[in-house]
Amino acid sequence: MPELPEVETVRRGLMPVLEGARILKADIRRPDLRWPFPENMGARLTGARVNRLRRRSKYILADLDTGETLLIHLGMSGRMLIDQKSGPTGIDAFFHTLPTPAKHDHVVLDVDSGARITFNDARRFGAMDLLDTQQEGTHPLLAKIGPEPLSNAFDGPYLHASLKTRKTPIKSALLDQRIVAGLGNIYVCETLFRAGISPKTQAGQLTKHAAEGLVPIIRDVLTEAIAAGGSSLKDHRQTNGELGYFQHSFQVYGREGAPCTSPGCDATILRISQSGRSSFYCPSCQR
DNA sequence: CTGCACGCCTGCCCGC
DNA sequence: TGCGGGCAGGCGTGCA
Repeated sequence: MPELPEVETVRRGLMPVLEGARILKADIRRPDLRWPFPENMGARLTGARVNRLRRRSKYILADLDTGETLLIHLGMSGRMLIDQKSGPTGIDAFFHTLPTPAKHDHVVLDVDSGARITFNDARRFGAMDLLDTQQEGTHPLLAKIGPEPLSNAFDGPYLHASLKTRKTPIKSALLDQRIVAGLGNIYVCETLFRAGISPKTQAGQLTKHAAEGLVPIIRDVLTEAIAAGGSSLKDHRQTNGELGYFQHSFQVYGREGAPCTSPGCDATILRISQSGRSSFYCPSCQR
């Protein structure tokens, strides 16, 4: 599923039921996702209260009152679904009304706010881990990640300096999580279209003006996508089961063979493969 | 160090 | 209908 806007949408959906709530029961239905779950994960989660729910790059971080932080990554196909109690039903009775877990429901959390949170991930590229909250910076999945694109640390001089020594195509450089956090294939394609930059341009060949100009474009694309609840392709759902709708705003992603949307441009969107990923672009607007 | 191919896993869509 | 191939929002590993 998920790039930064989808993960942020999921975090916002989880906030009302998870932040401040205590985990009553953690049903760990298999021993691993991409990697083995940490030892005794179920026991370490049971009884813990979630003090705060944060996002770093494409990771959701739940700070627990036990001194540990639960790290969640959705991989390609991960979803978080919420079943929420309504009305006067007792909480135990409510949990008993819920259906048994479905295929690919790997972790099920019952929380005292009156909700069941189910992590479902068909492809199992997702991950969960528990880390010492104080040692977050040293976690191997988080240690080398670059600045958050919506933070002040991500600015023109930083991005220009980060790109200027790179010989890889700008498409690959923006996918590199060490340069900027949270971008994935969709939003890099859309960013480069708005910037009028070919995905094949060597990152280090961009002028200072062009490199710095990417910063507000990246911010705009991500901000608009978050406001739209993310992009729903095959199976992305918000936590309430609703679809995001930013996919209707795609100018290039998934539009191979379709006409360029730029006024007066009669070119056709192309798809090429770069580092094993599809890049979509307009060969006329993006140079 | 950099850049890139590969593998992980399941599901879906397309062409035959 | 069935079957094989290609594709998919990510990312760590290992190689040159």
